[in-house]
Amino acid sequence: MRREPSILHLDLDAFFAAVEQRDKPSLRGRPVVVGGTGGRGVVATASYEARAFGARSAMPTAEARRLCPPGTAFLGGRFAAYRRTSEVVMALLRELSPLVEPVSIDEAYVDLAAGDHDLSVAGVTALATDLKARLAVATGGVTGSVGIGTSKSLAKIGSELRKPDGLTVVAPGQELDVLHPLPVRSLGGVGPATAERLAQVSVKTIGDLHRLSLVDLTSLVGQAHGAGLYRLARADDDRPVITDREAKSVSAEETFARDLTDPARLAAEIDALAHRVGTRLQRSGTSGRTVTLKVRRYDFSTLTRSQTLPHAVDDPRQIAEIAHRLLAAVDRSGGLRLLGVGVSGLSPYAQGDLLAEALAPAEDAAVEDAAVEDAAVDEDPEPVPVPADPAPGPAVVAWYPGQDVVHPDLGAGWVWGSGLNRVTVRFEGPRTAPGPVRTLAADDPALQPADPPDWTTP
DNA sequence: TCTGGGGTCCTAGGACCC
DNA sequence: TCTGGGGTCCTAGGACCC
Repeated sequence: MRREPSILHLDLDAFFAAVEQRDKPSLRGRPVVVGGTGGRGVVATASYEARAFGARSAMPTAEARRLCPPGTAFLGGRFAAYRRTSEVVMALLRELSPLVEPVSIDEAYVDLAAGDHDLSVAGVTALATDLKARLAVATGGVTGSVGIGTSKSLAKIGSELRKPDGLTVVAPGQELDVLHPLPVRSLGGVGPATAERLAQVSVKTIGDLHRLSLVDLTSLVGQAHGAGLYRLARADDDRPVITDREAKSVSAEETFARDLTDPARLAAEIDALAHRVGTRLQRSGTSGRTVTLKVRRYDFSTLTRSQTLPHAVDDPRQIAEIAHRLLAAVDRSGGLRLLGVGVSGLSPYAQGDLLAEALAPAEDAAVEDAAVEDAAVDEDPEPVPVPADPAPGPAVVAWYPGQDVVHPDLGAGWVWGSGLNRVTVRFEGPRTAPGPVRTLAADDPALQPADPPDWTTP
């Protein structure tokens, strides 16, 4: 908590619907619902006119159709238009301070202390009033709600208090008076599950929360979460405004109009998702070591399967290969409702960066130890030649993770990772069961590429 | 015609290492 | 000859946010 109300939070009102009403005058004053319009769509934004009939974000669009009267507009969304408008707004905020943290396309924090401003309550009130007026002009009528306080949590709560087109300044010293009557759900990080746990010990408001001891709170909701809520209930929040944070993962997923069982369709969907993820990674100049497959079954049960590779990948083919393998080990009977593919463990350098590979030989070393042990057990008379340092000269072999290979003695397998002059192969027994891992010389003539398995058959 | 898509953070168990 | 104990990595799931 700071001494002055220097943190501003801006939340654009019913943003997607507001842009639609701005661009199409016939929609003004009418209920507008933006979101998925297919059978399995959900509402992204409902205009205030639609909210009057009960339409809400995250509600199935089918339900919103039942609630809203004839004449309600159901729109699929025009994200390029939303993005352009959002950029106009973010640019306005950057005129106030260099410290702007976009939380999402329609929300941001600003640290006013990094600008040249009068940080009295009267000063920031005038600043916010002026900002709202300029916002409406610059966006052609989109409005926003502003909260200002001594911390991020107070500013965020302030912007929620009077919507739409609201302005709330929480004066220093008034934080607990504002917080304590509010329901615990007002705090960031308290969702349905946490609220239910707290309700079971009769904690409904932030004031109730304030009366819980740290020990009781952490035993109730966990160490990190409990400690965080303990501080938030006391308005003890000094989190900084962060202008740009590095992405930690990149993913794509798709819910199908109808559950899929056809292996060829599933395989094609994996390829398409991997392509979206890979191209986004490549555009941002990153790659990641962990590939995750997400599966939602016909009954909405959801599971993830992941695999961490010795090297980072960004190639759609390689990501797809890993994902195919992960999917092959999942029970698909009854049909799949959703598939997702993600890459995490991101590193800032791109795949194939030889310098980075040379600097990071640690994972390979661990694998080599395992391979040497295996070789001893098998009485392999020929120890695998593994130089301590990468040999000089160009890398000539193009093994890639997920690639299928075959070896006359070791059987069928697939590339788990490859270094400058080594290739690590996981040899399989049954199709997806993890078999032994062997490290071979990358130019071992016995090791040959193989036709990939046919993922289109069950 | 129930329940999107893109993220972040935390927890917990097992493997492995020193 | 009762069962160590941290630390890190990996995997899976869950809660939460917009």
